[in-house]
Amino acid sequence: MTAEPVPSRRRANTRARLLEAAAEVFADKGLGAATVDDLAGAAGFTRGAFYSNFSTKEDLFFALFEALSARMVDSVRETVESAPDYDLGLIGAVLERLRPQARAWYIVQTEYLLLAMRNPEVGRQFAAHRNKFEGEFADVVMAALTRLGRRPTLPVEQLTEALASLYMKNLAVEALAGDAPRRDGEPGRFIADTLPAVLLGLSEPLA
Amino acid sequence: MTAEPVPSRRRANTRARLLEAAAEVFADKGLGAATVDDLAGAAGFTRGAFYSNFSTKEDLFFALFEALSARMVDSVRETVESAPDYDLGLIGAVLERLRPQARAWYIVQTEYLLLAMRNPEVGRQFAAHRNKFEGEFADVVMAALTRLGRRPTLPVEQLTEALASLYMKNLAVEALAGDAPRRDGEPGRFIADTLPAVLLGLSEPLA
DNA sequence: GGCACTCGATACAGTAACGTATCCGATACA
DNA sequence: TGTATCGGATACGTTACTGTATCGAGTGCC
Repeated sequence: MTAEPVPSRRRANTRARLLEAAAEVFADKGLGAATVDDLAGAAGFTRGAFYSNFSTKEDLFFALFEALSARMVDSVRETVESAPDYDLGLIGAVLERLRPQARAWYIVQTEYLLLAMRNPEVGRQFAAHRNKFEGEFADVVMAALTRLGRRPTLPVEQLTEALASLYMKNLAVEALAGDAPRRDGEPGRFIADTLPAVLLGLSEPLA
Repeated sequence: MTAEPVPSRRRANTRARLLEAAAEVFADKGLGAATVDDLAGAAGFTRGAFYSNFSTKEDLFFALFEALSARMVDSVRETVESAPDYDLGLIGAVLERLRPQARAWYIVQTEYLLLAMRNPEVGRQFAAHRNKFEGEFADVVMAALTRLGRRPTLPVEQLTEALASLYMKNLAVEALAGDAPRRDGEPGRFIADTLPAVLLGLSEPLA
């Protein structure tokens, strides 16, 4: 391992601002269309600052993905841990908590997936990431189900995958309906109905 | 309506070759990274031919999406109509039939979705497309379910959405596992197990 | 089989983004 | 407070892609 060059406070701050701005830029323009100038400019810098911190825009993109993933997992964990009790309402609480970050996360995650489908190297990274992510998530699902007095009728990993893919789909549907009028905070019909239905339909009472 | 300028045989052929080549190019490079030169070159033409037939690469992209969608729907319909009888095995037959076109279709569809999330105008087109597509598909699901002697325990549209999103997810998983060794023609564990389970879990016997 | 015209090839200029090399101000440290 | 180093800004040359304008061969038609 090469010794890390000790990042200064100033440098860390610049990186953070670049990362934060990148979420918006990538969400709006996409990895392909976003230019280094867009990314630096959105953070209030010039390209000089960018190249001083990242070697390519893909470099920044991957760093952003890491940061967003970490924030998503933390949000879920926090919500679940601070829940007063476990019932189907927990699903709504989690969705509500994820909502503000959902659009950017969905887009970045999806573009990463496309990249992974095109490049075996990226594909391996992506798969590793997702296994870890879904493993943690499967534990949460299993715990919640147990507290509900139920058990899955198929391997919990598959149930989790099903829930996750439904949630992903819902993110897309919600983002698409962005212009359609809807009451603030309402989690959306599809997910509110379907997620619990699937959760119950693919599980059975314990006893 | 302006009168269509009567496309010559030569012209139609050029368009078709451009469309066919575009599927591969867009799947490999993506809409953003693909250049007009890539697209024309892959079809054996120069940019002159491209600009004579399409005004922008987005133009070609949308045309490709239409073509691929039509082929997907046709494939499903043909498979279902020529099925000896309706049982859970039909799912496998449909998947098998879609398989060769699946990767390109998934990528193009996903990039279209991203475009739709970023541009309200495109978003409306996309939504219209999907409503039509999923409407047709819901009919097929309902018919199949009826012949199986079952009925959905939630609105058939939601069940269809669930199945579709699982299938989409599976497409991604399969494409990612492209390098992993697997027997030819095997439809993949996830989808083979999960799809029927969901179909049964979200429906009940008729009587 | 000759003629007109369509359509794809070629050539050109303009533009935008890239990556680097250099400069200068800010910051840390003594 | 002085000085050395770090980090972001600026300027530059290069490359690659775009879109149009023009040319010439292949095609359909009589």
